[in-house]
Amino acid sequence: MDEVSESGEELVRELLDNESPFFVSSNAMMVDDMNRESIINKLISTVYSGPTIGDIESALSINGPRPVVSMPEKGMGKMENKYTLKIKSCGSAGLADDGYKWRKYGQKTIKNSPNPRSYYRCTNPRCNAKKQVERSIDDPETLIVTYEGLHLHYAYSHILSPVPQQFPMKKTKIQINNVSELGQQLEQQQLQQQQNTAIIDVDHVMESPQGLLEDIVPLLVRKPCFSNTNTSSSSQASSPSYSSSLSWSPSVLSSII
DNA sequence: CGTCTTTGACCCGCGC
DNA sequence: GCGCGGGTCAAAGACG
Repeated sequence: MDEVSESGEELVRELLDNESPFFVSSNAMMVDDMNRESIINKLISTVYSGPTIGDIESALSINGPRPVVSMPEKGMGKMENKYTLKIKSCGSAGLADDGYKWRKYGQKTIKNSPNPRSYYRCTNPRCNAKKQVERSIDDPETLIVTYEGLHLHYAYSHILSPVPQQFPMKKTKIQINNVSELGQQLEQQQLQQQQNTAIIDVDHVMESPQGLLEDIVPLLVRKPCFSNTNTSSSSQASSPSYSSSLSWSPSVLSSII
């Protein structure tokens, strides 16, 4: 408990840090103090308690592929949550990345498996999010992704800024670095979905849920296998254009939330 | 030329 | 104590 509240304060500091060079845009603080405080409080409890399995499953079940979510061991050092996703990918097609950068820092061959496991870390030095990606042994179409840590990128851009414009990072080149990694980009997106489900609650509290939800939902529901013959996708897909293909009914949304 | 991936080395925990 | 497996580091290479 203490641990949590402590890291909670840490998170608050991160969130309130006007000088954050990476993620806080100038208008990020437009909510008044009261609101901000309650939002952040909500954020903290939501994020730290994590989405429930039900949340995740219901969110993902809307999707075509049927990811299986298994719950996590909690509390490994700084890691607050750890989730494992199994994602049925559709061939090699997939989305480009979501605009958040991950740096690959290792790859290992796994015993009894022809498939290596890749290790990624969030590029923001203040963010301790990590993920592992590996292809299932028996079903090569299934990706097993383990995501751990709190992804501050996401918290920043979706909680504090009412405008979903950003991916403000340092450079503009936040696109996929490697198209051959589509599968991974794909599941990475799925991972984010979990964060989404955790965070959506908070978005709900915001008065301008529109942009936020529009930003989030496409990630949530879009099928990873939506046609992607031209994989040049990088930049266009990195930020799912909000104007396109949002056939989301509020009922769908509420079922997610 | 800067950035990101690759890849073998290294480290550390765990079971025998 | 030792070997094995998994996780991380870091030098070197690839790529824009």
